[in-house]
Amino acid sequence: MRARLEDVAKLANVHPATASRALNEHSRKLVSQDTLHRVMSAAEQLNYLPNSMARSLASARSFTIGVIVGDLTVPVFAQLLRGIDDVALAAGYSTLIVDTNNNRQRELTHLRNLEARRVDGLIVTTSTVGDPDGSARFTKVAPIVNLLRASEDPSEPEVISNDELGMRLIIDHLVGLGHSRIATIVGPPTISTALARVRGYRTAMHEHGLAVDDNLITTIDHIDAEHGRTATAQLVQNTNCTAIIGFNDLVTFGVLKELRERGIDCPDEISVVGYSDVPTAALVYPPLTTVAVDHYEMGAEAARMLLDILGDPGRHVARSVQLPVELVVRESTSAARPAQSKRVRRRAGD
Amino acid sequence: MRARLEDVAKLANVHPATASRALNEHSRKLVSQDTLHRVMSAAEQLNYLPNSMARSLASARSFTIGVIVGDLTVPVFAQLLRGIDDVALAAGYSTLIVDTNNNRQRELTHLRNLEARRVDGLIVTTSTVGDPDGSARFTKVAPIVNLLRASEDPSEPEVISNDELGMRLIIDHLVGLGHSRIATIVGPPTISTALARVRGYRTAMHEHGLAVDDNLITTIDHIDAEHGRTATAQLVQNTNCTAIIGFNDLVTFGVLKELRERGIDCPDEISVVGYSDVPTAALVYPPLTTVAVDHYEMGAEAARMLLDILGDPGRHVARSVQLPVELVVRESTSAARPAQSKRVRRRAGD
DNA sequence: CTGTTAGCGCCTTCAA
DNA sequence: TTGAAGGCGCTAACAG
Repeated sequence: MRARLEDVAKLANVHPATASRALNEHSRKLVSQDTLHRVMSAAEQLNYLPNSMARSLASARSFTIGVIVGDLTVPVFAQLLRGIDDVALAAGYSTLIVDTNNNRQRELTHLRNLEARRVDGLIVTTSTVGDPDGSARFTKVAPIVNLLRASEDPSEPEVISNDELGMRLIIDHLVGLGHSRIATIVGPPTISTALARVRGYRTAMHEHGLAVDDNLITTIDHIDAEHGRTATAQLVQNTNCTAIIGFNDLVTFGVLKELRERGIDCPDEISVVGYSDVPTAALVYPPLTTVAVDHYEMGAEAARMLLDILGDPGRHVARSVQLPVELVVRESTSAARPAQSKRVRRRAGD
Repeated sequence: MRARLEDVAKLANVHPATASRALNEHSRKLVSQDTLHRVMSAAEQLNYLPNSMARSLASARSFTIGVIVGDLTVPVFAQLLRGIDDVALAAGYSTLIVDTNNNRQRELTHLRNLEARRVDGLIVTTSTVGDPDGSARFTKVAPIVNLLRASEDPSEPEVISNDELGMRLIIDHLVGLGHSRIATIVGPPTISTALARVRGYRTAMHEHGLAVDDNLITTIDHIDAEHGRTATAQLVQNTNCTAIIGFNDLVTFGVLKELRERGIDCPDEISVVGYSDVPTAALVYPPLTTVAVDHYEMGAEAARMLLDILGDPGRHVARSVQLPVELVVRESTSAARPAQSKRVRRRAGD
């Protein structure tokens, strides 16, 4: 819209400064009912839309929060972003989404951009454990909230899901079905989530009095279906596991594929569990038993936390929110069978 | 960074205006080698990062392009965005991604935001055929390029893929396998892609001398797996089709699921074809025969087109780019069988 | 080639 | 409660 603050002021017969006060939530109370009304209707009449650059330049705040995402292709990020966006928008903030494609160079470039744009805060989903500069490169730009991945620095706020609980739920479920040789495929130790999962796995196994054979824990360094396949091949060859837990649903699709190509029936011979509950998890065959995480809520929570911090820069109190998770049992898990019945395939309906 | 242009200028012993000229690509040639060098090293020394708001305010350009996406959950958008981002970034532009969640109210809210932020241009992926105000609500904000969905207004630039070719490739493939009763599930007619697909379907069928029974064309109004399932149920009950073409891979996952639940083997009894070639298409069972579209390139092309327009606002010549597609044959399609062998299931390896 | 002079549109003291 | 004045940091004419 072409109309400027000055035009609105003129039409309302007030000084631009007054119009500004009337137009802005936080200063509205400094203005009389009458002029407030006049200014508002003038603004509406002229279809006035403030120039956010001028606003930002004058007020030294961009009303923008940057969101750093490692790979937008992963469906959970869309949910996260939705949650962030909803609360940010309601508070008058916009989100600047940055997909680093898990590439450090791209991240740096984008970060410079975010800095040039003077983002007020950052929500980061890509911090990695043991990173040379920690998350210093982010915190230099703006206050940050870690999302989905815990940071090493306990003073940094974070929103994560309860990975240990997730693992416990899975293992309770599998043990309940009679499994004891339970394998798990985990992401690289640079991801805090991977660490927490292993921790949860070990704890839960112990609680059930089950030995933890380290061969049952396979680490992959790229979180994709292909690595899920090779890890599965390894597990099938080197162990006699009766259940495999994938690091996330995508990895687990690779597990299912590898098992099928090897003629190993899921769940009759090997039960399989995913993680995340992406939309396609229910569509593949067999429908995946998996852990559901409320990513929308996680995003919303992260945004709330960041806005809190921005609203009161004084108390950077460490805040750590851990959302619960739940197990969604579908058809990729079933009772463990004695070893000798391996390779005896059965089909539903036969 | 705290340093301002003035600081750089002072350190380099030049006037701020000169520093500005040296710092900006397009005006760099107006400056002597010597001062250029001095300014650059001063900038580096101070770790100078221009304040993009001040820049935008003064130059009346935001160096931002807005990207409107209907549903970020759909994997193809991530690719599209990657392409857009790569060329935009290289040209000094940032992208402001907006996920409308296919909700008109959200779209309007976001659009207002983009307008307040004075985006220089818009890439729109959500235009719908027969929309009350066409794409006027977008064009009022900034120059636009339509991506993925053709606009009704031929004067608007667009980047689409060759849907008719895609359908032809599919049908050639299926006919080559002996199919003649080929069904297709298409999206609502508000989507230009749906229209083009039906057109391609009819044309290709005719070219093969095949009758087009309208029952074979099923329209769904939401593009998701659930609607793919119900459409499949209908097709299976009301027609004796031997092949089903889904509107996209997600819909097609629904097709596969429905067939399986009905005990109909794919591909032995019914061949199935998807569209888009999302990463999971190769992971489901059976691996999906589908049409691959280079979404990254589409995004890149749309961005180039928009930048062209922004660079030379004079010639808003209509540009329409149609990218080719290719068929990826996997295992969800096989030779058609005579009707009487229906329900005789077979398993690989038996 | 470089300095000067004006703003871009808004917010924010400070007085009144 | 409102007006006046100044400036956020930068670019864009226009001189020289």
